[in-house]
Amino acid sequence: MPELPEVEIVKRGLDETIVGSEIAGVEVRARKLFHGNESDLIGTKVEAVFRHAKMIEIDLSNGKALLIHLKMTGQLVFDKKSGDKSKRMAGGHPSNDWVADLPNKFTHVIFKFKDGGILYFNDLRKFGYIKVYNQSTLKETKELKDLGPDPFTKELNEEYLMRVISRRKKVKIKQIIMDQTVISGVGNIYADESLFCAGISPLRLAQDVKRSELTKLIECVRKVLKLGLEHGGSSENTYVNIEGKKGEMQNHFKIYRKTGKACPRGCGIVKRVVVGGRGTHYCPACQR
DNA sequence: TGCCCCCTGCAG
DNA sequence: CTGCAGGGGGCA
Repeated sequence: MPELPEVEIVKRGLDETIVGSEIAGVEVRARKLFHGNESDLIGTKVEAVFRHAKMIEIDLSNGKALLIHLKMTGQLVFDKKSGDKSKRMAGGHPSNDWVADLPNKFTHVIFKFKDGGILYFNDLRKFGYIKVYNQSTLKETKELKDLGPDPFTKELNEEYLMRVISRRKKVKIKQIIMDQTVISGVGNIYADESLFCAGISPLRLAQDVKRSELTKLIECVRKVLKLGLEHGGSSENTYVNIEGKKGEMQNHFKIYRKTGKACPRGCGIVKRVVVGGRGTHYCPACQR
């Protein structure tokens, strides 16, 4: 699920909960999702947490690092103290039953900390993963080595995008901004929202998008991601933060999953098409 | 550059 | 029941 804003929120949640804590035990329930040896983690302290695109890096005191990808339905939920569910659920959403009682059938890895905290890695569809790497070689792993710039850095600019596009003749603009080797962290929802914001059709060939439009698009990507962060991420489906609570961004979507509804600009009806195998929503009237 | 697939659940 | 879902790897 998680795109940049959601993963960033989880990353910040980990900063506040597990940094400085010592791992006392690791329970792997689903081998498929855990690549490495649990024994490498026991007795180490969590030193720092980083986000790379939609992935989370957790650095441990022995030089190892965990690389976590939540893919579509992964969750990292922290319980301060086993047995005290009241705090986590206070203000939680009753509709989100499946994090109400952890661990549950979707809990695949459990980290127990010496201070009593417990971190649950849940994933309904089991697409996510946790991999154990060495910090020293993490940047060279296949997961991280080809990532494009973070959208909030100055490396993302019109010149950069024009250079990328000049090498990718037949690609649609939506595919460009969703490509993790071009921009880190933009996924399907924020791509649709960004293109709506910029008034650009997702179906446009990237090479036909003018420089001024790329400028606008970059602004929109940043604006939309920032809005997602401000609203605590989007929980259209299973996303929750470290406390198991949903975000509110889904209540602020302008175009994503608004098929058949009136365009917020009042000019047309939102249409759904498929681009790069992903459901794509746009207004044919104001996105050209 | 485009499918199919990993997996499970839910809406229509 | 069919189709679809915040991702992305592997294959032709």
